[in-house]
Amino acid sequence: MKKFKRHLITSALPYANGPIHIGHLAGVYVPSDIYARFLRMKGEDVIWVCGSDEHGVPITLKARKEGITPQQVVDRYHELNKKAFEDFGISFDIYSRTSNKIHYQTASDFFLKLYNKGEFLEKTSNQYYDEEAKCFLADRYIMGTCPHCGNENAYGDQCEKCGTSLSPNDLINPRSTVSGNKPVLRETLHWYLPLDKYEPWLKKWILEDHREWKANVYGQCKSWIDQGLQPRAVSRDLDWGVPVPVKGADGKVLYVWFDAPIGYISATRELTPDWEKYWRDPETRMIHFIGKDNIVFHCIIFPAMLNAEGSFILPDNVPANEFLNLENDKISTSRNWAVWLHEYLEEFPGKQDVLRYALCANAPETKDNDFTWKDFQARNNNELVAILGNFVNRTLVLTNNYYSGKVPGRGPTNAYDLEVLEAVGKLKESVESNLDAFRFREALKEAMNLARLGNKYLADREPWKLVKTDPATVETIMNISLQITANLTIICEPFLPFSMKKLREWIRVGEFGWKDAGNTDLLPGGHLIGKPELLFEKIEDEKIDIQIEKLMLAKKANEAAAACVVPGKDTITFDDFSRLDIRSATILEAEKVPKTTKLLKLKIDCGLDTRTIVSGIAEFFEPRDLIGKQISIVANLEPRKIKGIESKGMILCAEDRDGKLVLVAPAGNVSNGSTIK
RNA sequence: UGCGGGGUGGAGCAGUGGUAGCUCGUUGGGCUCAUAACCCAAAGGUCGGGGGUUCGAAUCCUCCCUCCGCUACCA
Repeated sequence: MKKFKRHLITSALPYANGPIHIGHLAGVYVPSDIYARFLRMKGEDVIWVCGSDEHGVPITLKARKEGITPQQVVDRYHELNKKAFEDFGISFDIYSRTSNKIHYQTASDFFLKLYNKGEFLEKTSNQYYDEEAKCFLADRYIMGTCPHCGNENAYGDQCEKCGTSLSPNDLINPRSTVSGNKPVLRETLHWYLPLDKYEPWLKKWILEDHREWKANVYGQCKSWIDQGLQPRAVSRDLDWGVPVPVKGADGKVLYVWFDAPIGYISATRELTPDWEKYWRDPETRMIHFIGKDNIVFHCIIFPAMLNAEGSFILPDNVPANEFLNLENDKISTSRNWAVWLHEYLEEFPGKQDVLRYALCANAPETKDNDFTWKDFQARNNNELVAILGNFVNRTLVLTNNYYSGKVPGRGPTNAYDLEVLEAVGKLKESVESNLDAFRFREALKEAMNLARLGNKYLADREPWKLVKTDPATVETIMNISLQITANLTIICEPFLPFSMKKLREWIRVGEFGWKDAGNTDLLPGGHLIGKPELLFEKIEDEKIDIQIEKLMLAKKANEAAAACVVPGKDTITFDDFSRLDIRSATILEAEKVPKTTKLLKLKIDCGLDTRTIVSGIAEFFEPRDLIGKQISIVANLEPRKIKGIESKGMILCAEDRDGKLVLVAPAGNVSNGSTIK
């Protein structure tokens, strides 16, 4: 591995429209904190930057909804999250924010430099505009009827009912989700970063020069590059963000994904006048810690920006984690399905390390993992308390009992003693190489193995028996146990900083450096240690049950919200109604459309003729069960090709609250083609 | 739909061609310094499913099933 002079660590900027939860922590902030602490202990020159990402449409919408300004929204979450990180021991060198003046300056300059170099394409396009809200609408904020399946609640980028991806112009009867009004098309000018231009360079830089990146990261990059990169717009029509700093760009701001990663640079500038050393010197090793949803921005788009700008270094590695689930369900801010950091800190005071431990031990490094409160409890009670806390406690209690807290000298050692002493050094090496490779889970396990080693050593040597017969040997045993304890304060420090600080106080030592780990003479004979307290306490069932109960309440609240009947639609005239040609019909044939999950091809007799209708109901009905069934259809819907099959009309179904479909049929038998009115 | 990453004993995870491993849990035993903590041992897996390559496959190829991401909020 190349030896670097200094390190620049960045962690994904959390979006400032909600609080921090355990998913953020396990994916990004706990691993990066461990890594930063580890490097600092090694005496490396390292800075670690982060901050709130405060721009983008969702924040403006949240502000609108609550009747406050976007700035008030971001102020609220910036302060909340900054404090929560601090209290949790996340040791950023700076936690900045993208609404800072220095960020506006940095992002503007960055854009201008690319602009002046002629790196951007300028293009006009037609986009939907909400005249009432006076804003252009991002794809996701336009809803309308899906041209494929008739779902009236399809989004501008995708219909969730039939799964087809759409563009806003495909939607029938588009409406703005901001105001509910019909948006109009308006011409607008934007700047595009021509990613296709950087494709050959990216190909070499990632696919050849960074084969060591994690499989999930490398795989996703390869897939993007292989598919061919497209120019991406870097600006948006919005009044919240960094204004595009060129003439004629009124009402336009930099798109969040363009401005957010520049936030790493702004934060560094804010932190130190020496910032250029960290961003421009190839002797600096830059590492981006992110979650898997951010891979393409950090591995493709941001590097392309940096490369186009020309004066900055590129990331050496981007260790992205997968996602953490909570009690078998996706973590979701909007559904309140999360363990919020600020709440945890209040409800489990002084237990930062327990959560740090549980999240690191179960970090989603190679695949999505699940956090459960029972697992959290078990990790605390069976590992932190039983293995680490217990070893420390028995060592310190025995030392106090036998020697009134005075560290005994190490007398003669046997082969087993030497083996144990040697194992300490090996475990240190192992923790170190795992941390170097971003394998935090394995590193933590090895660190805990040091405590396991200690427990086994005590059990094998049984000083409580020997103390009556062979006090000299007991001195050696206790000396070695104390050296292991001192080593724990180093090796566990990156993972459990709060507890190791306590432990150092109890054994009355200062902070060691990482290089001291493996040294088995950290505590000289005669050194006086203090009285121990409990390093970790058992967590009883009641505390866990309260948390589980809290989640169940959130789930119930969600179900209650989902159970609300969808809002009624606008009044229509009788004329509008009578334009619909709804008829009874009978299904003659039914078969699945190959290579689809939801589509059935139906041949039906509707009285007028025998026709084919393709319908997205395959998940709810077996084709053979449908044959012979009488149903209701809209017969005069304009025909449309779906999967190459012409579909003439639409099957009427009632959709239940949970999305289940039920056929709408005449209650008694009628002849096919009977009109329904 | 496509692409990427997953699917391994009760739970959580390692393991990319050569006798299936770790942590926790379970069962039995030992110990009693220690927060009923610690130590030892055992039970428990046809490695998502089918087909193929190979002397040999969890590992390579192929088809399929399934979860997650790319795709609002969001790590």
